[in-house]
Amino acid sequence: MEKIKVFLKDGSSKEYQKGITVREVAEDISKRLAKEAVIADVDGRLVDLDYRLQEDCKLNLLTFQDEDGKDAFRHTSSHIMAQAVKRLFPEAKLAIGPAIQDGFYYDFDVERPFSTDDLAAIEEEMAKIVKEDLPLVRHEMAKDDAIKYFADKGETYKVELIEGLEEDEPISFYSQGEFTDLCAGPHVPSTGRVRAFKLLSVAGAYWRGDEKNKMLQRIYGTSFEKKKDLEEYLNMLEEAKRRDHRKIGRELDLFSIMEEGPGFPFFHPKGMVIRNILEDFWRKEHIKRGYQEVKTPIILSEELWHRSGHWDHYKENMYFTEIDGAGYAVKPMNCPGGMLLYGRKLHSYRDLPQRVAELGLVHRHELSGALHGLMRVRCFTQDDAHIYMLPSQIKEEIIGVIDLTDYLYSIFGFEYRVELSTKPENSMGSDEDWEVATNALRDALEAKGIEYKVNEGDGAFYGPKIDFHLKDCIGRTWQCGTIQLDFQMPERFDLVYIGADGEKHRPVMIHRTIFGSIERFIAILTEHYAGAFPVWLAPVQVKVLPITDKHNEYADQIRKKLFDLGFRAEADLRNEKVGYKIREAQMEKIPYMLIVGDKELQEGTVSVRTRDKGDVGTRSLNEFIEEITEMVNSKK
RNA sequence: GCUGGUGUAGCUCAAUUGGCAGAGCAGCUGAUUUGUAAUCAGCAGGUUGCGGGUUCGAGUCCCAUCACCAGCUCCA
Repeated sequence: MEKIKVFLKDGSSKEYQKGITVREVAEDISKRLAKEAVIADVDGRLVDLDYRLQEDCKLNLLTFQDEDGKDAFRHTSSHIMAQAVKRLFPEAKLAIGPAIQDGFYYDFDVERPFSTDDLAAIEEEMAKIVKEDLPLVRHEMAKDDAIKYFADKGETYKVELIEGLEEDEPISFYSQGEFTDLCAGPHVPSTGRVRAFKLLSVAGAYWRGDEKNKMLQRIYGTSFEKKKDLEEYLNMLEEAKRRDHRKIGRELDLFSIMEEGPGFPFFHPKGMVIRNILEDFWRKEHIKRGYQEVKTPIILSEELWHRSGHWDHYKENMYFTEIDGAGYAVKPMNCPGGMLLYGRKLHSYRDLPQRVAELGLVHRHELSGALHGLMRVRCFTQDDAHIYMLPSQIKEEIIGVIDLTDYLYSIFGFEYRVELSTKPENSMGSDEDWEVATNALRDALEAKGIEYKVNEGDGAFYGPKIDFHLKDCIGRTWQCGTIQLDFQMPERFDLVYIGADGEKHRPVMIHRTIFGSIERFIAILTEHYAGAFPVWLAPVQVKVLPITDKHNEYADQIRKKLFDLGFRAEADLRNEKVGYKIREAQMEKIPYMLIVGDKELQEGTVSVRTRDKGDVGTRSLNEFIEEITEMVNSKK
């Protein structure tokens, strides 16, 4: 019998008979590993445990702890769900059912949408399938046979999928009991492995993600190896709901969105405190880095938007109005106004780069179903900037923006993900310009050693972009910062600078934001801190709580002293027990409570309580002022 | 915009087969003078999102519409 050599993860190797299955190797190595393994990685290819090894190879057994193992586990879970659906609703047509971050889904075409009761019934049927412990068996078919197989079953979506596959490859299927699905695999060995699962929601989703196609019913679910992990995950989702900025925004009285203005947020006094602090901080950091600030009008003539290309590429998202019989548009972006400003006079190459910042209020008509608290609104303030520069300055300027972005995010302790988006279908400009611009962005990212994902065809209509995505409380990510390189606007607006040769030249420009929108950034901050904003951002920093009304005067003196020093301090002079006042201040997530009674009045001290640590003892007012000043300055 | 779901007091939620719209918290008034997460009592608070319809009678059933929620699509 022929032998093959199998190299394992730890570097060791062992000889086996040719044709041995992965499972048999696993059993030979360790009983426990054989039990825990779900799939394996053979020379970089993911395979089932039934896979037969035919030659020398590197073998890595994967468990639920590995990302790929988890995906296979969730993928098998989606097959189990599909099988359950087919048992209960034989007329349902199958679309696709992949593993996703934290779970899986499967799309079905059904006459009647699934109800919550249906989900419960499907879950029950899934439990039966798990109990039946059906082995998942892989087999292959020629393309024509595969099409016939699914056509006979009336699975039109599967037929469409197979028709799109490569001709030469045999097509793989997985069967479990009576259920067979088109699938590249791999899968866990049997349905009995999926012991802990839960169906979470049902929603519409377009076939192949295209809104022109039919809307299918998508069921989302998640699954784990252990019941305990599932419970933990469900608890995490509950906790996430408690952090929702829409809930906290109402509880802490930060902002509201009313029926009279869907997507148009109102900022309350406390929300404005946070907003103004962010803007002040932003302004200071920009001035340090050589930016100038401008403000351009919100309404500008329709003609301008024709010139900028927005009319052709962005009209559906714009609001229009009329003044003295002439057409005007409400700006959806700040750039055209910025272009006009640059173009109003001649610039020397000596003046470049020119960094012009604007906190610009823009309005965009977003689809009603896309609105989401402060995260997705119809009017928002972009912390925009336009940088006009020589072609030779591109890389350095982009790096400057990346550094500033990284610095600002680091203040809040955010982690972020970076994406590079390339030329979309509906775009302006030549392929050559796009290539130069895209390479410039890529070079800057690589010079900084930043990991990024490429989003083909996702750029703005005037240029490619680098996007910075921040996470919200339940792991959804939101685009905030963006750096967009643009050769088109300078062309369209005939922007020039006078070079050393005395001739006119075309500058290159960058559009960029860091917060993205102040509104969205505040939403993410709110969820990030769960409403317990750090002292420098907290709408109220200190609340003075007198024990009885005998101490009101002293309490108010302290409040005034703090207020005069620039702190946001309040005194709760109501006729209530101190426990009641503490409870309220605590729920408002005020970082410091100063409790004053007879003792403090006599000694001229304050008793300090923090929202995180509770009672931290008595000290002089000056000591407290030093402490809070330190906290504000450190921005922690 | 699409699919599904949900709209009752400022907030969180009740209201049986269609049969007098209710509670807690918050608010107001009074009492209480209080030491680290809720003192007690009283008062007030509503054309049940808006508009039609069915019915003797609609929070409840039907139609339409608006908003919100989840997802899709889109995006800062």
